Amino acid sequence: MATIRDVAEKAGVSTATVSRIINNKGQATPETIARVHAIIKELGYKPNVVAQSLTSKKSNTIALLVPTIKNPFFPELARGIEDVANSNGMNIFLCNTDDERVKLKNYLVSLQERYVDGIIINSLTLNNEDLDELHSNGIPSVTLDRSISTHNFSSITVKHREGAQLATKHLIDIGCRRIGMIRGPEDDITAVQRMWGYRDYVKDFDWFDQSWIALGDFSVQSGYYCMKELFQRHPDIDGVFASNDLMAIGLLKAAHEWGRKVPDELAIIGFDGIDMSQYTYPPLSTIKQPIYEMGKMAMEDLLRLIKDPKLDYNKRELDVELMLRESSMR
Amino acid sequence: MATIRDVAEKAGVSTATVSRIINNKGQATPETIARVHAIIKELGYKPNVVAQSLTSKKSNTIALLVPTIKNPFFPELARGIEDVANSNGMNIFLCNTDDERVKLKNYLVSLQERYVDGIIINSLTLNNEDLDELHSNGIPSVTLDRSISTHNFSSITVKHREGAQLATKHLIDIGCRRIGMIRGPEDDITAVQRMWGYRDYVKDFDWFDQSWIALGDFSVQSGYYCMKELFQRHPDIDGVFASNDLMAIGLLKAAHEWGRKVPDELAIIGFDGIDMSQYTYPPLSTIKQPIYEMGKMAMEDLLRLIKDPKLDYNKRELDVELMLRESSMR
DNA sequence: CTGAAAGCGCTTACAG
DNA sequence: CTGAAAGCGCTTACAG
Repeated sequence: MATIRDVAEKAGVSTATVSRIINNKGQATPETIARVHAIIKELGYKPNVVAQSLTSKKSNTIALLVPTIKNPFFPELARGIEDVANSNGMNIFLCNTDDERVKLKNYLVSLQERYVDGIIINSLTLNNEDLDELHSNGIPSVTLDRSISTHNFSSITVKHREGAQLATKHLIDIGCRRIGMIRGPEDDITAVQRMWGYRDYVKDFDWFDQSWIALGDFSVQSGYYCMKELFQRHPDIDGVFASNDLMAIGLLKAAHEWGRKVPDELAIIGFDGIDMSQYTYPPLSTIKQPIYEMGKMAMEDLLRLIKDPKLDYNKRELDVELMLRESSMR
Repeated sequence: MATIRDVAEKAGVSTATVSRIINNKGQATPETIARVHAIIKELGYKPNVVAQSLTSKKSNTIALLVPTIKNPFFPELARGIEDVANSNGMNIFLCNTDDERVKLKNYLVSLQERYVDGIIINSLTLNNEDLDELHSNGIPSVTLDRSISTHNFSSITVKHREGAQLATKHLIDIGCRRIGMIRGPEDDITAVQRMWGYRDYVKDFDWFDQSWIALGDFSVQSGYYCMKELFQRHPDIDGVFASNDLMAIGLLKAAHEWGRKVPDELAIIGFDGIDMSQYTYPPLSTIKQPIYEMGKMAMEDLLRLIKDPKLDYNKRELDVELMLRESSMR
């Protein structure tokens, strides 16, 4: 591998000059610029990124921290981020935290050690101190779905509560009289908001109480078990709002096993709008988030922060959309 | 951040000594070792990994190149790799190539620049020259599902052809008389092998010809369209082998729309055994690959190669398993 | 406009 | 057993 010295010697200039030309900082004679570029091409020289990192404390790399890539929501999101990152010549570290505090911290440390230029994080266990630390170390961050928190950093989220309202209202509108919900983890802010959205619309019914809410963990499997639980508790249930699509898929399986016709005897609606939701049987109504776009925006915001660290933070809250399919059509 | 110099000064030794103690190379008095360790703890010193990379040409990081994380097969595989990597203190670069030659090459270059210690690759577009190049640059690699190729590098694959035979034979056994197949991309070796496995069992039937094979690309969507194609070409089709689960899911949707009862009028079997396959309606029979285990093995093999580069290469071919569920029960 | 020199934070022969 | 010194491949004040 050719080094900057090789280029410098062959071009008859100092390494400083080559460095300046590569990073076009400072000025240089058109002739030397041309000559250096020619040599660079001739030698196939590429700057050593590790050495660059060591001096510049930059790495041309950003990190994306997600709780799991097993929920297709995150791969879809990652694609949005990746596309923007790649077209800006940036690399991505994709990190799985399983929403475990220990793993998150480990990543945060090891990413800073590697001089990542910025971080996009979706994690329950992230707290304000973590963000402060990143900030004071000069590492810009964008959080996803953490906007509720009080921090002063850029974030993107969607209208979870409004989405849940939309879903619940829809079930009521099509004639459901006993509507259950499968919620997500208790410490998950998005799960909480979605639950409130549901409650907003059912709390005044006299049949309603806590027992209509089953506690899932956003996995397919938990959707399945939660639905069985609801069937047992409430044989008369005729509509369910699953707070993500994955759980709705598990729920569908339970409904089939229980012999409930969807949507006639049981109307179902999910949340997220992952690709898979259109391939279930019956196809799943859902609250569609602009997943890919969220990824793009997050990366764009991050790039802006990287370019100009003094930029003020920016909190975005995106709209969701009711996507009607057969699982709730009647 | 404390540096090695801070530690050295405070301990009254040279940085060389500290370095040796950290990496326990060479020898040192028990006393100095203890003292240095104490100071390290006191200062919360952690070696700068970038600086370490620059000198050692190592990074404690391996890379996993996959065609897409949108097929759940790869996230499941990644988890196996991740678990082994993490418990050995290694980081992972997860890279999406979309099976585009250009992206693959870019990654390969940029990963070498970052001194990754090893690479696990699943990619159609990877060729022997790429592997030779890695090898001559001293970067160990393990390929997944490329074993057919003639290279002399470690690889892991499963018995694709045998699996396809198992699937096809099963459909025949349960009484299917007109069996179609949805195959994967033409340049994909696994897709080709799975097709041969199917042909092995149907080629002698007088009804069989090429028109019973539809060409998909392993995506849900392509499964859907391919099935429609098969329905049009062969209204009498009564069994289908989809060469991956994702396509089988798309296929199921087409079957439902076409009003064919699964499994009674149309028996279906997929390939892979991804998590989702048990949540379809009806649950999907499939040829189960040991996905997570493949990931673990790949990482273990890679670790061995990293530790001892002179180790001989090792080609593994794992067994698959017929997983019977309702989509083919009759 | 350009170069000499110091520095980023480590590691590793070489000497003693 | 330990240290001085050179080196990994860059970047960046500082001087001219």
